[in-house]
Amino acid sequence: MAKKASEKAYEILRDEILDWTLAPGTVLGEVEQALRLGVSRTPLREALGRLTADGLLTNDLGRGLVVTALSTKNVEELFELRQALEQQAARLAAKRRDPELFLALRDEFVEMASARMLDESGRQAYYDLVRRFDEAVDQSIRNQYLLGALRNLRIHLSRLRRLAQDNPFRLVESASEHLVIVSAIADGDAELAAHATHIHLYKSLRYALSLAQGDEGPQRDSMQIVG
Amino acid sequence: MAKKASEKAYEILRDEILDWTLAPGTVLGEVEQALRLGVSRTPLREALGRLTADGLLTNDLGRGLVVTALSTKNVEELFELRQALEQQAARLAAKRRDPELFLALRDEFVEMASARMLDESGRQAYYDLVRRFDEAVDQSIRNQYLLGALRNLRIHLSRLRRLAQDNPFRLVESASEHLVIVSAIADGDAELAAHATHIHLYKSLRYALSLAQGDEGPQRDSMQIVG
DNA sequence: TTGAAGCCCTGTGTATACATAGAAAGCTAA
DNA sequence: TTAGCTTTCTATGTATACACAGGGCTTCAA
Repeated sequence: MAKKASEKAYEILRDEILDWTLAPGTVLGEVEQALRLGVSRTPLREALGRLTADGLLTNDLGRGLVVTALSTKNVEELFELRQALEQQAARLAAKRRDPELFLALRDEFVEMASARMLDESGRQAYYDLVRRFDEAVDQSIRNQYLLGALRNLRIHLSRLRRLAQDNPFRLVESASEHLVIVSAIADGDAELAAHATHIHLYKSLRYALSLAQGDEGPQRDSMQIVG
Repeated sequence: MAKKASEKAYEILRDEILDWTLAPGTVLGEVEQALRLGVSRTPLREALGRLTADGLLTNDLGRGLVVTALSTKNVEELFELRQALEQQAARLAAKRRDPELFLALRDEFVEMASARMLDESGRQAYYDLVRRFDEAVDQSIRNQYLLGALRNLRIHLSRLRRLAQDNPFRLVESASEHLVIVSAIADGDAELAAHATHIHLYKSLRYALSLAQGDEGPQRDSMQIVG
């Protein structure tokens, strides 16, 4: 048994919201969810409180706690915050980085940017590399407040993964964009790192929105994109 | 009686942390605080959870929940986040503002920048003006995520007010810095607004740190500045 | 048939009792 | 005297019972 029931409830509910098992608009009653997750109302309420603070739930007065929506407008707002946070993170990382660490990552991105990435394992390797790059940036910035804001941002961003659709061409493009960022950080060029981040986010957003626009398939409604 | 005991407990504890009644390092036990505030442990725990999410408390494993510290290093980190968020806010406000609103505010800052501001009522009027300016920016940015991040940031910033010391010369200087920002927003010049914000924050931080450094008075220890 | 009023019912908010783990203190033995 | 073990105590974590409010449904009257 895991140590804390509230932690367990939080993780289950968070994951279910992030992978769209609990779709936007779903109302979460306390007794109902406590029963379903096999915990009592007290730790469940703590979990719901944390999810509300995260912005994954909202207290729709009269209806109770509902899973927040993710319209295209929300995605654009999210990217406006992301731009502010990640550009600053890139700047600080460039100033405070361990050069060795980012030179090693650069070499890996060089390979990725030239690789075909058409098969599943190639994609997995790329996602893993991006994850390690993010961790390297997190460690390098040495700023607890910025780090906290980034973590909260990423919770929301991970809800967009459902849109990603693993387009190999976009991934190669993304790899070459990351290559500029990681090189700039390795070189300690803060402004270059910030601007490269700006470009990467601009292209990522354009791509995500083009998917949302073009998506006229059966999942369209369940995605709640196209606001 | 106020509707919710948890809300009451949250507000009391938050205010006490922000005005340093509860100094950094103070350990908050559940039964102890519940007794003191006249609520039961259940709503108190909810309040403590929110304060922890805000970053005002930290779960120092073994010691319980303690009020977080605010060293000079923390202040510098806070301003690195502030720079990212407020520059972006200034940019977005410049793009989406209602020109009338910011032109009116500009006129008020013009007066403030030339006023002497030596008496208490003058200072109060200035703080009120800055507050209304912040509200105008909040309304103009039209971004719930950035707004949420700004609100969380301001919770921490308000802990620094104890340092402010109401220096009239600094306030006049601050007014003229704000004047550039508000003019840029009124003109719809996003980059100018961002850069003017950058400068304002740079000078504010320098000033705050100079106070912390130079403060050799009796309050020095209780401030926990000079990390 | 429709509107209004009252009652019930469901859900949240709060208090409290119980479980349990970790720390501190005391006791015993070397 | 000190090290190690046990015991106790205090704190948090959890469950549950009770209070109360808001909404919906039913019922009665016009």
